Amino acid sequence: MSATIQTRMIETAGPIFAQKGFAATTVREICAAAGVNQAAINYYFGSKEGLYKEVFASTYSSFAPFHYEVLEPDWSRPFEERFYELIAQRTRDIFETELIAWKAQLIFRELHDPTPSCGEKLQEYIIRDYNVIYRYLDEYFDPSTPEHIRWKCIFSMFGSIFFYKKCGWLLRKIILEDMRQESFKPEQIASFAVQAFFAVAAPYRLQPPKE
Amino acid sequence: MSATIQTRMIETAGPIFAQKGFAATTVREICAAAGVNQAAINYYFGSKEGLYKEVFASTYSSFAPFHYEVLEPDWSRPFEERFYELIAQRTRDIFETELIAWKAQLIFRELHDPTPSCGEKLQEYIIRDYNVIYRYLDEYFDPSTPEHIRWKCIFSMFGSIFFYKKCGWLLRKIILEDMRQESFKPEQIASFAVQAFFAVAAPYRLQPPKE
DNA sequence: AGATGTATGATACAATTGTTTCATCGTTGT
DNA sequence: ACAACGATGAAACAATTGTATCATACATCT
Repeated sequence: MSATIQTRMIETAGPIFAQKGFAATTVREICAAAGVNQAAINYYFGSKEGLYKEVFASTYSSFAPFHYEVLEPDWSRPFEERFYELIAQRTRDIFETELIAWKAQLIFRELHDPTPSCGEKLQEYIIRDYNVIYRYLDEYFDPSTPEHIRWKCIFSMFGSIFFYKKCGWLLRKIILEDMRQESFKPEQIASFAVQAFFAVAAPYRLQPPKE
Repeated sequence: MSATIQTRMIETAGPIFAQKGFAATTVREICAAAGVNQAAINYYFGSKEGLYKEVFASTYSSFAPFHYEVLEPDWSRPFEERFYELIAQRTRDIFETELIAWKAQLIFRELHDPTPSCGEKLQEYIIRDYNVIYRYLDEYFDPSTPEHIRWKCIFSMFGSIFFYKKCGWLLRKIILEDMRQESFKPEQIASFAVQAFFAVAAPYRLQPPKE
């Protein structure tokens, strides 16, 4: 078993909250799964909501949100290449193995249906992250590019990627297993989305490459 | 008030279910809003789930899902133009005034988090609709176009449109009111999405226009 | 070793849920 | 006019929920 009861409870509750949502998850379920007494949830976290807050905070911070701050531009490689790698990594995170896939699921849940307790915190993070990528794209866009164009390019790209995550079951119904395995890997989804991004963003490019 | 109690209950429950989801909505709330007795819900619909099923069925059928079947190709106008109108209309439906916006919300809820009672029905509808638009695009795509490319083009377009719907609050936080009013009208969102669609689909076009 | 304070377990509690009951009202058919 | 049946209302029911209680086990420190 894990170290402390707290961490064990958080780790156990995470995937459950992610799968069923806050309201549909019962404290008994979590405690049973974690192998602890019901009282523990109130003893350690005050309430169900307190536990959820901790779960969410822990999830978000460990999910490696957009850390574009640390991404020092590497001028030796074309922007397109670097940008793709960035998005591909992000897409991989979202679709990655069961180990962390539930984290994306939990965050998406808050993104689509904000909870009063975590809504503001998520807003803060998400908005910050989007602004980071917005600034990151200053390297690409011509300064005269209207703001709404930049945002539309960004939303278009992420929207299409998120669609695969949230509507995974739909994909599974429409696209046969073989094709999914072969053509819908995270890298390919990211590649297509980035391709679409550059297709619409091209007219606003800062300057043509000097090759 | 409306005609029968049944219809009144369905009409009242619709927006509530859409806003809060099935689990978070209580029968008392619905009955109070509809001005009927609690017993009515079980008397007329058997159970809360029974009511929800009716609500969903009524919502979906009245939401005018993709009726591409009736769309006879109008060869006198370019495909791009007709396709844009199609998507623009669909986008308008999704974002339209409060009158029917909740319908999209309810359907999106099922799309992202299928309910056992309506999941299969929704699947059936959605898959049918997606296949209709897939076939509709036969007019555009070269026959050699790989299937997964076609699907990616479709998903990319709808994904980005859906993003605006599901993450409306995010948009409201990031984009200032003025810009939203001016540059994020449904038609503009649709236009951008369609533009992105054609940008990535162009290499697979059946044949260049003969102008 | 013994006392003190924290951690844990079993259970109880109050509130809320969906559902049911049953009496009463109103309409309809004869 | 009256019987019969469906519709409605108020209250109760059983189940489930999150939370609180309280006794006890355990560890730590003098």
